[in-house]
Amino acid sequence: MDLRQLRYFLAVAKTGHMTRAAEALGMAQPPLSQQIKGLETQIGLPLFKRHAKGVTLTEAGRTLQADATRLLHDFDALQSRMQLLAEGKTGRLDIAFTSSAAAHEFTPYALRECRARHPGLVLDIGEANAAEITEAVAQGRLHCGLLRVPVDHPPGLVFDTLQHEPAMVALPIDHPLALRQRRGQPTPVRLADLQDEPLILVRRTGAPGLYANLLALCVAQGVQPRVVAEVPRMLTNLNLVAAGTGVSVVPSSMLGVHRHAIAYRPLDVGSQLDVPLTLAYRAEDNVGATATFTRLLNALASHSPTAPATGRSHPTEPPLTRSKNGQKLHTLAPAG
Amino acid sequence: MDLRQLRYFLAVAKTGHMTRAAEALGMAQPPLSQQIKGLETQIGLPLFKRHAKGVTLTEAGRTLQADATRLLHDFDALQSRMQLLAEGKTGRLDIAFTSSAAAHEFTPYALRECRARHPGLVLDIGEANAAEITEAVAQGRLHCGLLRVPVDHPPGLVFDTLQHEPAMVALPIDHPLALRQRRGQPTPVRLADLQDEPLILVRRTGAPGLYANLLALCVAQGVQPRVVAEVPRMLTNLNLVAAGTGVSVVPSSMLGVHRHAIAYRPLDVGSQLDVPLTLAYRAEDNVGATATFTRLLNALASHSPTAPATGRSHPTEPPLTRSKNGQKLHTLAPAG
DNA sequence: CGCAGCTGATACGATTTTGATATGACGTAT
DNA sequence: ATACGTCATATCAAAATCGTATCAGCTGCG
Repeated sequence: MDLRQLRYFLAVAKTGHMTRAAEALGMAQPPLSQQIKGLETQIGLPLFKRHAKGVTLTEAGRTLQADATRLLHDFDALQSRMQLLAEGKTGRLDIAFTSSAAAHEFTPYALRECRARHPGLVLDIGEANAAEITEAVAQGRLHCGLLRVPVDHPPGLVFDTLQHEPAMVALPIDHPLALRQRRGQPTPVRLADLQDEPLILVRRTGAPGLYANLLALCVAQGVQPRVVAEVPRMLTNLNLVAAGTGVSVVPSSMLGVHRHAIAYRPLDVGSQLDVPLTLAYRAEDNVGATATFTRLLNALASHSPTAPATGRSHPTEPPLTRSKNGQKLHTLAPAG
Repeated sequence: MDLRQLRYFLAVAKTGHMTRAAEALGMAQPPLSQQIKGLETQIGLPLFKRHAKGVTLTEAGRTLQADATRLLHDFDALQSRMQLLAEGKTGRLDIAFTSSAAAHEFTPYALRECRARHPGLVLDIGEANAAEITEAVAQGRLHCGLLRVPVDHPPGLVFDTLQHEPAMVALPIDHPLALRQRRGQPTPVRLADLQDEPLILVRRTGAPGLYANLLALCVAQGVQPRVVAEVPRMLTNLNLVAAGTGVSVVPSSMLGVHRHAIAYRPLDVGSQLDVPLTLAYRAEDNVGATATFTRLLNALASHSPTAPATGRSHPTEPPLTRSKNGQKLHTLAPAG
C-alpha cells in the first residue's frame, strides 16, 4: 500500500468514475484501474462495486475513504510544515547578544523588523558575553549571536559585520578632559591624554575583542594605559565611570547612558577606533529560519545609514521598511 | 516525498548510521543514501549532518522524525485496520430474524458463538418478517437475514439452509385431536384431520413462505383448509391457539410455548412438512465480517444434530465449540 | 607521521514498477 | 438493435529503484 495508491483511491471515490478520476489525476484510465485493483487485492477486499456507469464505494471502501482522507491530510500538513521550515518562514531561533551589541540601535530595530516580517519565527533571545556567545554558536546551542569585535574564530563560524561606529571616550562629567574646551566646544581626546588616567576595561578570560584593539592602538602610539578595573559588562563599566572611578572607551551608541554623570568625547583623528556590530552563525546551518534571520539582518544593515563602508558579504535585498525613532525612511507596500 | 522514504529516513535517524540502517532495512547502503539525499533535496534542507562515524539529525531532521513517526504509525494502524476488516475479524454486521427464526434454538446459539469467537464484530440485530428481511438484504441495508422458508429470490442473494425441523400441529390443549390417544400415546395428526378445523396462518402480503408449502400440501391431498385468521407473527398465532380460536401448524421449535394451553402433535407420516432455518445474504458481499458470519453459521449448522440431510453448500470447518443447554458436545482448545 | 579501517558518496548496469496505447467485454440508453 | 460509455485486459515504453563496484574523507592506531 502506498500514498499514491491512496490518492488514486480517493480520487476515484470522490468522482465515482475511474475515467474522470484518471483525467483529474492527469493520467490514463487503465493504469488507474490497475492501481485500484492492486490496492484491492493487497487489502483483500473490493473497495468499489463496478457498474455500467461508474463505480460505487463498498463498505470497506467507505471505511478506507475516511481513514485515507485523514492520513493524506496529515501527510500534506507534514509536507507543508517541512516546506515552511525549509523556506525559513517558520521555526525557532535561539539568539543572544552581548550587552553592548544590544545597546546599538540597530539591534532592537532588526528584531522589530524580524518579528514584523516573519511572524512565524519564534525568537528566543538571551544575553551573554562575546566569548560565551561564540562558543554557544559554535556548539549549536545558539543559531545566531550579535556581538561587537569577534573574540574567537572557531572553524565553521561566519561573522558578518553589520554596522560600524566610532569609539568614544567616557569621562566622569567633571573630568578635566571633559571640561577642556576650544572655542566653546569640547575637544577630541587623544590616546596620549589617557596615559595616566585610570582605565576601566570590559573583558573576560581569553577574550580579546574591542579592548585588544584599543590596547594595540595604545602600544602603537607608545601610550602606557593604566588599567584599574576589568568588569564583565559594559554597563558596569559605565557605572564605574559615572562614579568617578576612572575613564573608559566605549562604542558611541552608549552615548546618553548616565548622561548627567558621564561626558562622551570623540577620539582624536589620529586615534580613531572603529567598533563593529557583528552577526555570528554557523555556515553549514545557515538555512531555514537562521538563513532568514541572517539574510534579513544583512539586508537591513546594507540599507542602514551606518552601514560599514567595506564591501558587504551579501548583496542588498528587496526594499525594506526602516522605522527609526518612529520615522519611516524606506517604505514597503504591505510591510506587515 | 513518499512513505518509503520516510521509513528509510526513520531507520537512519534511529540508528545514526546509513550502513546499519541499510542492513536493518534489508537493502544496500548506496540506494539508501540516494533516497535520503533525494528527500533532503526535495524538502530543501539537510536532515542529517554527516561525519566520519555516522550521521546526526539536524533540527529539521528532528522535526521530521517526530512528524514522520506519527504519520507512519497512523499509516500502519490504517493498514492493520483494513486487514482486520478484510479478514472479517472486525466490522459491523447488520442482521435480522423473523420471529420464528429467532425461536429456533440454533439462532441464539449461533449468536452466542459468534460473539464468543469474534469479539471484534459488532452485531446489530433487528427483527422483521421474511419479506422485509429479504428486501433489506437485497438492498444492502442488511448484511444477513435469518428466516424460515424463503419468500422471494432476488438476484444475487444466497440462501443457505442451516437447519431442518418438522412442522407440528398446534392444538388447544383440550382439542379432540389433542386428546386422541393410541396405546396411551398421543397420535399424529393427518392433514385430513384439519379439513374443517379453524386454521390460523402467519402471513404477510406477497410472502408465500412456510404456509404456501402447507397450503400446497393440502391441495395435493385434496384437503380444503378453513383459514379463520392471518396474523403477522408466530407468537400471535400461538396466542390465538392457546385461546382456543383455532389450530395451526408451526415449526417444532415452537414446542413448549404456552405448554399448559397448547398441545403439539406431529404430522402424520404422509403429511410431513419440513421447516428450514435459512440464512440469506448477498453473494457479492460475502466478504469480511459477513463472510465470517455466514461461514460460522454454516459450520455450526453442519456440526449440529439437526443439520439438514441435503448436501451442504459449504464444507465443514475446523472443530467448533457446541454448548447447548450447558453441555459441550465438541471441545476446542482455547474456544474463547 | 602514515596507513588501515570505517564512514558516506558516486557511477553504472539490472530489475522492478509504473504509466500509456490499443483493444476487449459488458451494460445502458436512445 | 445499435451506438455510446463504462471498466478490464494486453502489450510495450519509460521511470524509479536497487545492487555491485568504486571512490573520497575522516579516525585512530601503530
